[in-house]
Amino acid sequence: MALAHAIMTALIEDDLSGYELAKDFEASLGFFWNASHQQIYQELRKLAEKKWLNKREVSQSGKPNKIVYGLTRAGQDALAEWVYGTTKTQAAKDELLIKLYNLSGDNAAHLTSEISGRREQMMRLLYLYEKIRLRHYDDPQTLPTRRKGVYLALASGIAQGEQFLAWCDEAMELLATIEA
Amino acid sequence: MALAHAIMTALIEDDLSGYELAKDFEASLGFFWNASHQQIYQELRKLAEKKWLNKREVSQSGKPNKIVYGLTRAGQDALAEWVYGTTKTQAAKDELLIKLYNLSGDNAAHLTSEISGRREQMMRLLYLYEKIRLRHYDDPQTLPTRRKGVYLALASGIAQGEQFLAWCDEAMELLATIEA
DNA sequence: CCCCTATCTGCAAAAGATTGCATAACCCCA
DNA sequence: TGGGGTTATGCAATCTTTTGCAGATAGGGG
Repeated sequence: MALAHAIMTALIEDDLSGYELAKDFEASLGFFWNASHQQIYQELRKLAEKKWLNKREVSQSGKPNKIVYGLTRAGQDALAEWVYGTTKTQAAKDELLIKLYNLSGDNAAHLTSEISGRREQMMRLLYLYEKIRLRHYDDPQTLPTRRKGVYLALASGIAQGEQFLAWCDEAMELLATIEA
Repeated sequence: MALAHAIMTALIEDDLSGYELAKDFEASLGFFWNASHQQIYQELRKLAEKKWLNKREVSQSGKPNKIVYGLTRAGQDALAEWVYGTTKTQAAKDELLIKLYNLSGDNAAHLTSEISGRREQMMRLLYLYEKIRLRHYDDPQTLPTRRKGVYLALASGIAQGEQFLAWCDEAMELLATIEA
């Protein structure tokens, strides 16, 4: 049920359309919970049926009309209740690490380049994170309560990302010693 | 297809039964790729049908008989080929961080205790990791090639875990400043 | 005018994962 | 003899996620 609650979380401050939510998931909440637009639209329909969200169509000029969703009182309650439940431990799933179990002279160069690609990707992500942090979360102590939570999520992403860069460096160094 | 390849990876050095594989997934490979025994048994059947694994029944005394699977030549080839493919970037999914987006005076204490629970869990895991590292991977430079890869996976787990502990501390500190 | 891109919404099939249940052999201990 | 634990394998239903496709509106550029 976490996707449903992630969507509702995204709707706490603003009402959004499915399209806007999908953008948001790419740029913010999605750092911590991926979802494709197909999943989002389907979940929105279910949530509206359950009366946790309300929907209204908004006419736009210059673009197709959109359907904007907002949290209902029932939705707010369900979300607040969900936060109190116990959280499943994160499911560890990383193909790259499994591939490393298969390390050999033959594939060492390939794995090095995969790691290097991931490293670059992470650099770009960290750049984005840092930009957001500097702009909106520079002084966590003074943030309003809810924003402190968002800050902590961001801080988690940043710390994990930086740790990942360091690991990539160690990995590439060790892989460089392997002969084909 | 990653589960299939994770299973085959576990079978590189030893032939194993479904039950033993499930244990392994709890204690080693599973650090980086979770799977339940139901998933494992089903996947084993599929892999045997594809001829990537062979199976043989082994009689045991004192326990029920077991079905032991081993990599075929075709399986080895498929696995080696898979390593060369491009790796999907890890899907980020962490309920806890989404919950933090919902931080409020009401739930701060609850989230603190969730984080504290996770911290403890991670401490236990790190203890296990360290034990393995000290026993089998103490001097990575001198390991045979494949084991170097396994070491890097382990090192990734350790670094991530340690980073997580530090984050938990920062989070709990900031959460402590929030009033109900 | 036509194509490209962006906005916007969705269906449907397949693959993957979780949950709950079921069964059975065998041991130990009371 | 019966209950509890470990080893051992699996089915079935459901839920979640991915993948591929589809179609409509509208602006801008050539």
